[in-house]
Parts: sequence; C-alpha cells; structure tokens
Amino acid sequence: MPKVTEEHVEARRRQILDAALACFSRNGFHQTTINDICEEANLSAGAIYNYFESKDSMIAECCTHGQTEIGEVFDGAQMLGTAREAIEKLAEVFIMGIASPEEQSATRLEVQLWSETLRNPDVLQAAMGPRSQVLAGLQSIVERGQRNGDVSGVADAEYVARVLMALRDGLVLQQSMDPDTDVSRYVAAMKQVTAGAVFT
Amino acid sequence: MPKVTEEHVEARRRQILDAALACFSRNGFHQTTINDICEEANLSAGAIYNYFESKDSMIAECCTHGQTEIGEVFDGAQMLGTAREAIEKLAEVFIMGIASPEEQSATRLEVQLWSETLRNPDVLQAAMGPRSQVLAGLQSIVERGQRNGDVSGVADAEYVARVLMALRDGLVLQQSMDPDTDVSRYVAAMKQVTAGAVFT
Amino acid sequence: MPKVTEEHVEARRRQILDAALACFSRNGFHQTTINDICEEANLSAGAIYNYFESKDSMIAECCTHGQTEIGEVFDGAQMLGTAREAIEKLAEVFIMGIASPEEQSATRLEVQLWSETLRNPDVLQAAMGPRSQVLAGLQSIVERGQRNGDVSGVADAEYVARVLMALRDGLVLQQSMDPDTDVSRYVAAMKQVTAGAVFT
Amino acid sequence: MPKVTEEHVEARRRQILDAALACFSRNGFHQTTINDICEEANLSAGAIYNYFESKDSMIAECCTHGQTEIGEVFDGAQMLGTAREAIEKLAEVFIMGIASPEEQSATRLEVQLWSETLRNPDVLQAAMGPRSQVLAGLQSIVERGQRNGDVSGVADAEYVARVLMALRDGLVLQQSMDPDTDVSRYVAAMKQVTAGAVFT
DNA sequence: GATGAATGAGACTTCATTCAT
DNA sequence: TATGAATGAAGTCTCATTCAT
Repeated sequence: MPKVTEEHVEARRRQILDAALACFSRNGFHQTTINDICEEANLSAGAIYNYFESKDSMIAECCTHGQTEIGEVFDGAQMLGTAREAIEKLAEVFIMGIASPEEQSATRLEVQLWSETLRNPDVLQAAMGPRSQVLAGLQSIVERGQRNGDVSGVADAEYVARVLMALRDGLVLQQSMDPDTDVSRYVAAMKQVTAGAVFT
Repeated sequence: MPKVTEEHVEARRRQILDAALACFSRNGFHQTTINDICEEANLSAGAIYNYFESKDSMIAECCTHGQTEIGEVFDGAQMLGTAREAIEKLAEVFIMGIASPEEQSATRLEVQLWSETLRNPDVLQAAMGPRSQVLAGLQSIVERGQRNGDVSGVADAEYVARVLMALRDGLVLQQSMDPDTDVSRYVAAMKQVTAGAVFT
Repeated sequence: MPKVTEEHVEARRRQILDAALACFSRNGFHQTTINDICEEANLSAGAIYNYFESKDSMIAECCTHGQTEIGEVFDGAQMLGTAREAIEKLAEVFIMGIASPEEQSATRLEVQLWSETLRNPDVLQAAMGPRSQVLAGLQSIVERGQRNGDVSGVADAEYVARVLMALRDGLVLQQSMDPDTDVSRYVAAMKQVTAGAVFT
Repeated sequence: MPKVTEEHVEARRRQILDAALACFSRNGFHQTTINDICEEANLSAGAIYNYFESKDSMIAECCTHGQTEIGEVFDGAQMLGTAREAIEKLAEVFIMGIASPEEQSATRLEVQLWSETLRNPDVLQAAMGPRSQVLAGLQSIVERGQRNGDVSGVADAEYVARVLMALRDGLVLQQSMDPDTDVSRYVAAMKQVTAGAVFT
C-alpha cells in the first residue's frame, strides 16, 4: 500500500511544517529549537528526523512555501481594464489578505524570512524568486498601462513597481510589529496617495 | 597602561560596537558569535567583556544607536512651506541617505532589527520609540497641510503617515536584499506616484 | 528507549549524584568540574543536564542528602535508661558509623560542606537543619537526665549538647585529614573523658 | 638603601596577605578572585604579582601563617602542676581566644583551610605540622599526668589528646557557622564534662 | 614599582542530531 | 516508525596572569 504510506508521509511533513511555521513566526528561525517544534507538533525529535534531513531543511522548506499561486493571480489581474483597476485588484488580494487573523503569523514569518535572506544565499534565492515575479508582474501592468494610455509615459515602470512593492512590504512590517494596524484604513490611504488625491 | 582616559574607553567601546554592527548586519544578532566580534575587532573575548556586560547588552546598544537626531530633522522640516515640500525634504534626508555606501550595513542591520523586535520586547520598545516619533511627525505634517489647504481634507492623516513610512521601510528592505537598488530612481518614482502623476 | 520508567530516571539521578559525591568529596564543590563528574559517571555533559538543572542544583542536592532518618534514631535513644546510656547509644550510631570504609568519602564531603556553608546561605540553611535537630535532641536527653537525677543539675544542658556535638565533628575532621584515625580508640577515649575517668 | 626596601617589601606582602585573608575567610579560597584581593588591598593586579608568584602561593602562605608561637605556649603549659591545670591553661589560650571579635575571620578561615587540606597535599602538610605539634604536646601532658598520678593510668594518651583537640575544632566549627556561639559557656561546659561532673 | 587592559584557557551550559529499543 | 536519552561540538562568559606604559 504505497499510496497510503505516501499520503501519510505527506501529512506528517505537513504537520511538522505547520508546527515549525508556528514556532518560527513566534521566535525566529534560530531561536526556535528542535524541541520547540517537537512540542508544537506533539512528536519526538527522532520522528521529525524521519521526515526532514535537518533543521536547515525545515527552514528552507518554510521559506519556499505557499508562493506558487502568485502567477495565476497575476494572470487574472492582467485581464482587467486599466492599470489602476489591476493594481487595486492586486491590493485586494495581496494586501487585504494580510488583515485576516490567520495571516498574523505569516506576517511575522515573512519578517523573519527577510532577515534570513541576508545571511543565507539559498534562502535569498528562494525568496527572490517570487518577489521578482511580483515585481515583473507589476512592471508589466504599468507598462501595459503606458501603452494603453492610462499610465503616464514618463513613469519609470520598474521603479514604480518597486514603489508598489514597498507599499505592501512596509505594511507587512507595521502589521508584524503592531497587530492593531488597521489594514483597511491603510489600503484606503494608499489608494488616495497613489491617486494623487492627498497632496494637491 | 596606567592612565587610560575616558576617551580611550569610549574609543574602545566604539571599536567593539562597530565590529559588532558589522557582524550583526552580516549575520544577524544570534548567528553572530562573540568570537566573530573578537576577530572583527581584533580583540580577545576577555577584552570585550571589559567594555560590555554581555552580548545582549551589545545587541541592545546597537538597537538604540544613532536615532536621537531625528527630532531636529523634523523640526527643520516643519518650517517648510507645503506638506509636499516638507515630505520631499524628509525624503532627501531619510531616504536618499540610504544610498550612501556606508549605509549598506545599516540597512541590513535595520532588517535584522525588525526581526529581533518580534521576539524581544525590549528591542521592540527601543525600535518603536523612534518609529513612533517619525510617524507622529509625518502625521503632524499632513495635518498641518490639511489646515493650510495643501493636503486633502478627506485624507486619513495617521494612515497617510503610515503609507509614507512604508515607502521608506520598503526601500530599506529592497536595498538590503539587492544592493544594486537605485535609490534615486526609487525616490523619483515615489515622488511621481505620490503626486498622482503616474496613474492618471 | 521508548519506555523509560521512573525507576530508570531515579537510578540515573542516583548514578550521577554518586559520581558527584565522589568528586566533591575528593576535590571540593568548586574545584570539581562538570567534566570530572561526567568522567566519574561515564556520561556526557549533555546527559547530566537531562537530570539536573545545573551544577548548583547538584551541590544543593548533595548537601541535603541522607539526613532524614536522624529523628528516628533520636526517638529510639530517648527510650533508653540513663542519659549516659542514651548518649553512648548515639555515639555507637553517629560516631562509630564514621569508621566504615564507605563513610570515608562522606566524612570528606562533610568537611567540604562545612566550608560551603560559610559562603552559601542556602547550604547553611540546609546544613543547619539537621545540626539543630541533633543539638536539640542531645539537649533534651541531658535535660531528661537532669530530671531523672543522672545528670548534674548545674550542667548547662545546651552547651553540654554542643560539647557532645563537637566531639563528633572533631572526629569527622581528624578522620578526613587522616584516614588511619582509629575510631574505636577515639570513642573509647571519649567515653573515659566524659565519664570523668581520665582527669582525676 | 636595601634595608628600607626590604621593610617596604615586607609591609606590602603583609598588606596583601591581610587582604587575602579577609577575602578568603569571607568567600573561601577558590571563590575569591585576584580582583577581590586587589580591591581589598587597594592595589592593582600587577602590583600583587610583584610580591606573590601566584594565587596558589598566597593560599599556601595563608595556610602556614601565624602558627609558630604554639611551641612556646606549650612549653609554658608544661610547667604547670597537674594535667588538668595545664589543659585548662591551654583552653584559656587556644579556646577562649576564639571568642575575641578579631578572631571571627580566623575561625572562618580555619574551616576553609580544613577543606583545602583535603585536596591540596601541600596545604595538608602545612596544616598537619602545627596540628601534630599540638597533639603531641597534649599527649605529653597527659602522659606526664599519668606519671604524676593525676591522670588515670588506663587512659589512651594519644586518643585522649585527640579528644581534647576535637573539643577545640568542634567549637571552631560551631563558632564559624553561628557567630553567636558563647565561647565562655562552651568552655565551662567542656570543663564540667571532662571533669566527670556532668554524667554521674 | 605600579597600573590595569589584554590575553586565552577553561568553566558551565545548550542543542542539533543519532541510535538502541 | 516512534521514542527520547545520549552525544559532543560550540557558545557565552570568567579569571589568573602578563606586559606595555
């Protein structure tokens, strides 16, 4: 019965990874001990090493996780009319999503991830992949807007994309440091600012 | 060494702290060992403990360093005419400053600091102080602009301030991950976006 | 080792404590290193810390060990006829016991313990408990003797008890410094002296 | 001016040794750091090493100190009439002396010394010298008493001497653990016990 | 001689990983 | 497969001793 076993293995990996994610987001990668993960997962150390090579491999797996569906979202966004509409749609998905309670720990984990990228080239690679994809997607939306005439032709599409990215990353940081951050108000203010409706 | 002046002590502390900053920004607080700092500072472990109580006290000192002149900058900015002018002045100081080569390590350190805030309440306190000050300053600039009529009355001053903060933090992150980030182009794009000159 | 019984844990603690006692009695508490204990116990440092919080907790446990049955001995002694008989019975138990070879290390440990009491209030507490109990027991035997008429009414019961205590402690010291001390001859001489049979 | 220098050297050694004694009696030999001694002596570490080879040599010197005049005391005691008189004279000198406040720290130091003898053969040698001398002196007093007829002929002179020694050592211990010990009452009780005046 | 900062060996303790059961 | 006790390398910190001034 290989099928059952394989499913079982996958379930165990998931269980361990979830425990690891919870610990990592609470305490960071390197302050989390294997024992912390054991307790969170209700498993023994030996069991964990049946499913993961090492703690580092758990970190790596946490860093490359759940970032595959980004492409599809972008494909959908591209379909929309103006660049503004597309970007506001993305804000809905990528930014408002931060508000949900179950994302609190994801937010914290992302900040931990940022700092890990600075010392672990593998993690940097893993993190840059999706980030580059998002940046490229945003840039192409801006460029399409320029072709369509709803984005100023003088705009620096690449760096406009970076500015939009910063608006998200900066919120992630604020949210992680201060869970009372009101994402809705943030998004509203963000829309006003980017629409030129603030500084007249 | 019979006569050791206070300046000498201060210079040694500086030397050790600089070494620690270099290591911390490279490797994070907890991946940096005392030995790393010793080698960077060309001192023995024992020597370091003549100047610092513990590694934690070094971390704490690194976290609370060089953030006192913020108030003065804001006071200067308040003097300027419109909110836009004030904010662009601040962008000059707070954001363009990131571009200088000697800030590369400061940028990386700041990202490490962010992640440390998530697990160390003392560091969170230390980090939130200046951040709150900056947020409050930005908010008051926006509010003054609203009174003066150069900022839209419907804007949510507090969250507009947060958006501006995010624009800086997000750049710090990009810069730390990718040293080739062109801060000038970023600032230019940022000005265009906030001026409503991009998404028409 | 899936099933580790409570007895196993207790046996390991015992094993480690015995090793610690051996080292402490040889070298004193603070000259003994964790590594010394490891070698004596044939365990690694890590293993020891599965059973003891710290070296200090091992010292504490060594200091409060094996001193609970004192009360019963005294209760038995109280039953005896004259004060002299009671005290000679106690001498049998408390003093002759020192002669057995396996007490050699206990004797040395006690001397180490004395010196530790002088700088560690917790150890002083732990050590004073049994000592006070013994002193009080001896005093009450003397007082009972006075009521029964077999101890002089003018004797200072409290300090007579202290003198008896000193006779034991002093032997412990001699025995620790000189293992060839003949406890039987000591006890015989002690009985003669206290009986007034020496200095006529 | 070699004379002056030599005196100076001796004075400095004395100053350092006194500081060391104070520290050792407070904290034990091995818990006392060189820095503790420096502070007590108001000298720098370097200065101390101009007068002593090492910390161990300071310990050794502390252990062999102030025990040379014992012989003279004994010679005086031998002159006295009965063994009882001689021993009560010695009690006056050796035991009542413990009561003086300035002996408090000497008492504590002696207990520290006992424990040091158990691990340091040199210290054991140093300590056993005077102790053997005292034991021999006591034994000879007893033997003389036996020849003179004021000590029972059946007494075991060597171990009677040990019993007398124990009476002193045991008091030293009690005094070090409990500074409120009343030495006068102790000596009184001791005399009564050894006179056979207690247990009738 | 005196100073005290610097050295560096070595102490205690933690924790990722292994392996006998 | 699961267990968790055992391992041992590595980390932080202390302290006796040295040496340039």
